Amino acid sequence: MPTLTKRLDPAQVVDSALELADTEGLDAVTLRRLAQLHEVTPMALYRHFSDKLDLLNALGDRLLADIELPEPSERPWEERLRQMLTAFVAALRPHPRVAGLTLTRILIAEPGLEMAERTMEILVDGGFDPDYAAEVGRQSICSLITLVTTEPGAGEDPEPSAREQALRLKRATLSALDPKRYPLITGTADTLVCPASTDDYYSLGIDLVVAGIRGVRPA
Amino acid sequence: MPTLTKRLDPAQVVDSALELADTEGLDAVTLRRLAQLHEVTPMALYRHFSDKLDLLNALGDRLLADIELPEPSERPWEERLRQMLTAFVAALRPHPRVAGLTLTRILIAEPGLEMAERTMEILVDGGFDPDYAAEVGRQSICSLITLVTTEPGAGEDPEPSAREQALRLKRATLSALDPKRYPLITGTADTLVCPASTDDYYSLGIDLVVAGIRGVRPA
DNA sequence: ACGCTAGGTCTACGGTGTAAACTTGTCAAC
DNA sequence: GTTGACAAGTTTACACCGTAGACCTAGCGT
Repeated sequence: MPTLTKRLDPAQVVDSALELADTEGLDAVTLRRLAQLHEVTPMALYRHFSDKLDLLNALGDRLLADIELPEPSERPWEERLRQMLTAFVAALRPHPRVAGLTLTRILIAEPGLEMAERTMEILVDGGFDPDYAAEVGRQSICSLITLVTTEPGAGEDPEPSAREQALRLKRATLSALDPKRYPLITGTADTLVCPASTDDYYSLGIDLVVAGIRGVRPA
Repeated sequence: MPTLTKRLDPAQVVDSALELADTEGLDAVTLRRLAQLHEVTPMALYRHFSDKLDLLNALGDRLLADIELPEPSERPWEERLRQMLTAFVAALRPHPRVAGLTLTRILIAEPGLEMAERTMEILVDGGFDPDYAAEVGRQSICSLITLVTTEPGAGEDPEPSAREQALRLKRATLSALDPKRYPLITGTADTLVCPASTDDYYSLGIDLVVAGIRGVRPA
């Protein structure tokens, strides 16, 4: 039986905030807008979130909760590392416009802590001493978040027609540069504006990070 | 002789915006605030910038203009690459809170284009084909921007006392975790919260990127 | 039965970006 | 010289934002 006519569930609020941000961008996530979606006064949100920042943090935590950690295995450390990083990226990929919110939450939200610990564990297995593993891990994670944040189409989605139009314009601007001065840029304008395949984009990004880690590994 | 009592120089506006952002954060950069600094009405800014976004873009361009490209040399490609990336990071380092604004401007502002072209040139010298160089270069640059953006003290500066206090709190939160569950995190809490040396932080970041590039280099 | 309180509401305030209409020095051309 | 024209600053106004503070009021624990 319904106890109260209006009953706000914070988790649902975060869910609609996520949906809103995914479709209209983070700027569209507004207390008033959110309240309206739940047929409630803006101030009602303050019963569940102390701040707008608090709500945004909850949004970041929400993303981290989607991480599906790979189960432990006996494979070589590099392979496990790649699995871990891939799992992380997979959780963020569906939400490029909010992925940045996880930056400050990894060492706070439980799923982030879990991932951080397991990642460092792998690095230590690989021969890094713990403090070095901490720094390397930190930077690698940041790089991967940026990878998602700066994904080709992260700017706008509306309908694909507008997106396509924007890309066309960018491509044109780049191609219009002086080929004498910028031969490589004009020559690769298409690739620069938008990589051929999103999957390739991500796998290259992960390759770069993994290769970097391997490269700075102590002898 | 002064031609007009009020004469706004866009470059000076951008300069004060930069100063403001450096000391008080990007949120403090407000049209009204900026106008006030130049003893002018907020709307006056619209004679020189079409948008706030336009002004922010100008700020990003301003940062890129600080890049001091290394002069061409015959050294091995890896060394030249490191020089180039180091020069880029050096330009952004003094302004961690605005460094992110360069993300969208590199392929637009002239100094950014120059750097991009030269970087790709180095990569091609190193054996990358141009399109691969484009993707690798793009992601490396993004990683380095993030490196600056997420620099340990990027959050707040006011006086170092407040900053130190915030760090202490973070450290405490991390150390308070269950050491059974998060042995590595609790063990390296100090490092995670703030790397020992800022210079080491940056040189590790650059090392990671360079090593990554070397690692994905085609045979 | 009764007070407490969690979880809503209402009103109001200061701050933000910016659209539209206006004023006013400055200079080029007649 | 006088006269437009125009670039650059002003004024006013608007819609929207986050949020402080005072106010209900339904429902539960004692």
